[in-house]
Amino acid sequence: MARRSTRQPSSTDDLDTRKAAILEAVVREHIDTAQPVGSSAVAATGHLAVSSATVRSEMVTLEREGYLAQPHTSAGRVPTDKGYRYFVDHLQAGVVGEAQQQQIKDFFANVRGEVEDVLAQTSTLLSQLTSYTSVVVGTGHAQSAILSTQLVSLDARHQLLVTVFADGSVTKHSVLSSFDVSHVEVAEASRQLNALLIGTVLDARVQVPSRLDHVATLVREAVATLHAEVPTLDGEQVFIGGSSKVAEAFDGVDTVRQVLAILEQELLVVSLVQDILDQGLSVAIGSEHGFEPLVSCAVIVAPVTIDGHPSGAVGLLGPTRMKYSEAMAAARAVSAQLTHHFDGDDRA
Amino acid sequence: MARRSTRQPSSTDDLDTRKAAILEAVVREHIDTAQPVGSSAVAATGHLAVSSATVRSEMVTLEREGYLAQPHTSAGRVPTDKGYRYFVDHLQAGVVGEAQQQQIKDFFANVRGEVEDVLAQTSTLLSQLTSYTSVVVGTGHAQSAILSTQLVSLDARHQLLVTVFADGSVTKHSVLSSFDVSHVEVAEASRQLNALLIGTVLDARVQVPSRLDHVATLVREAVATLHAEVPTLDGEQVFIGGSSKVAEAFDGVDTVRQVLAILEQELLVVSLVQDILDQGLSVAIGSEHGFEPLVSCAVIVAPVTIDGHPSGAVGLLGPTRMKYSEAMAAARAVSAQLTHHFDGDDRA
DNA sequence: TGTTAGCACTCAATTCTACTGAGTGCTAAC
DNA sequence: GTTAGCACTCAGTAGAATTGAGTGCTAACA
Repeated sequence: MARRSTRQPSSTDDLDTRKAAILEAVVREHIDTAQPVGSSAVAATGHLAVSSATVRSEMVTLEREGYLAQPHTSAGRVPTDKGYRYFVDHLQAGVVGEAQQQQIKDFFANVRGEVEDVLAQTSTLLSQLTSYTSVVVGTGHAQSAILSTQLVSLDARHQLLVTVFADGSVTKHSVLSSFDVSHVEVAEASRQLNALLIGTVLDARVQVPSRLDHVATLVREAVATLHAEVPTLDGEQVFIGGSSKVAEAFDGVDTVRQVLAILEQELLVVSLVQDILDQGLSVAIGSEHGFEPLVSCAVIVAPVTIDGHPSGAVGLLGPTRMKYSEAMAAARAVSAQLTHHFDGDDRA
Repeated sequence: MARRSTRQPSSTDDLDTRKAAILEAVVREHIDTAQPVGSSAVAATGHLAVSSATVRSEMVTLEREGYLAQPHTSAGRVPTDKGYRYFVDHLQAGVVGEAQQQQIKDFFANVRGEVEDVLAQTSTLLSQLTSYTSVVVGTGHAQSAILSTQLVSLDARHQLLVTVFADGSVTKHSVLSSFDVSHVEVAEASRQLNALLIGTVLDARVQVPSRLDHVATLVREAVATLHAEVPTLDGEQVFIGGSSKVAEAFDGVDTVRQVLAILEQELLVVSLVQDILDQGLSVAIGSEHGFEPLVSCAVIVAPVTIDGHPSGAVGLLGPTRMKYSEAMAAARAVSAQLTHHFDGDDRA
């Protein structure tokens, strides 16, 4: 049960049962209706046998303590980020519905294709399951050993370095040489590259030949090109599904535009997801992720592991008033299945 | 100057100079303001020395002939798809502004990385230049000869078939064998695959070995896996840039959602662009592309060729009241530069 | 014959008003 | 501590009046 340690350090983060029940009712109702929730509506839920007046006075407290807010004097209450946080940490508990469970099962039973395809389709699945925009992140191959490299000649000046990693990923890098290279030379360079690189990881130091002949130069250039990838987000893959859901989930064209603009910058999305995971959170609500343009969003993440070590994540992005229970359950179910899928019998 | 031959076959598609001038004024103004344009606004442009009354009577004709429409009785006129079409075919003429020309130049001077990266970045560029959503399509490698294949062993049962094509594209395919395979066998299979496939195109028939030993089986499976790709859109690549612009360009959350949903289905986008190109058009306005959900959109396309043969396209998607001149000019400029880029000195 | 000024007419959009009602905070009684 | 009662607030709505942009028509004009 992750919790923010920063922000509101003074609050004890504990509510008596009744306050909690009222908060829960407000959150539930507001998620449902998108409207401010009044004291009488809470009293009418029947979960607590008190009058609206009592609810009202409790609400004043809840508001003072920062769990609720009032859009204007004569309106009901709306949960704050802190209110949602309490709800998520203490109150909600979701399971995936029968039908959805089945849908997930069917999906993973039938899905085929390369890892990338599976991830992309998973993203679509998750978005369909929840009606929120989904993000699937696959970590790069920086820590994966190189299984094989091959230098292929496109023409006299252009070679293509194709590298296969132990995790099954493949990269290609163009190598432009400043002199004409024969097929024989390319083949020899390819052989040397294999000898040099097989078994190493991307950021390992390797001993490149210092000679000045064509082959050695080619080898040096190839290694340099390959290693140039390391500093950038190496081979991180992002798959975003259901970006059209953004238009449904948020009102206000401006918010929609802003969120979409963020989603376009995939690096941002990756680091956002990574940040949240690093904090040990599974949900970041509103301002919690400290990412200004997304204050009106909540982000749910669930890690995916392969053979025990972290190798990606699935995420969901929705409005702060999203259906946490369902969405979190779906994210967890999918991430578990995904983990299972890649751990399991076939890697294809 | 492409023109639709279907639809409105009765119309002569010719307007006298004054009508044309009025239509032009209406289109220009409406693109600018997004509001219906009145007769006095047209008269006030100064481009024609007549009173608003005269403009009015001409507008009645233009409306009767289908170039203009009136949202309601006491409003100005708005161009119809046909009106825009006339405008595009006869009236607009755009050049790319200094600054933009420079931006394009700078971009292509500095861009580096693999083809995919270039295309993705180009898509972003085009979207930034025009403030519309851009689509960059790269055709597949179906017609490209295979330069090299390599079978790499991930573990005893899993192999990865990596194929390099003459156009510089690389594919990977998982091959799952039903028996354990040794490294030696994989190496031998890899050698045979090379012998078999190098120089062929994807949909070519190749003579696979019919023997039943491990190596032969492996070879058969690998070839089958590779060839299974042909029927689908083989290696078509789509890069969509600036989907957030959708939220700006269209009003009405519903339209935004619909357009975004279309953009998510990349196959649809590819076939849309392809359709328009096949019709010899460079712009499809509203209902012209016959694609119901996009009736409020206009799509601009410009082909990209490599070494003379068509190998992709750049496109822009905006509202029917988009800035055709600028957008078309930008699309043309970028497609030309892209063509040049890939024809030119370096392929990287 | 084509053009234009003038005018009555239409109708969306705006403004204003009054009103409604959901919801509050406070208080006094239980 | 709880609750009924009440005065108060204020967004939202509905209706009426007004505005004004724009039209179509007609009659006069070059």
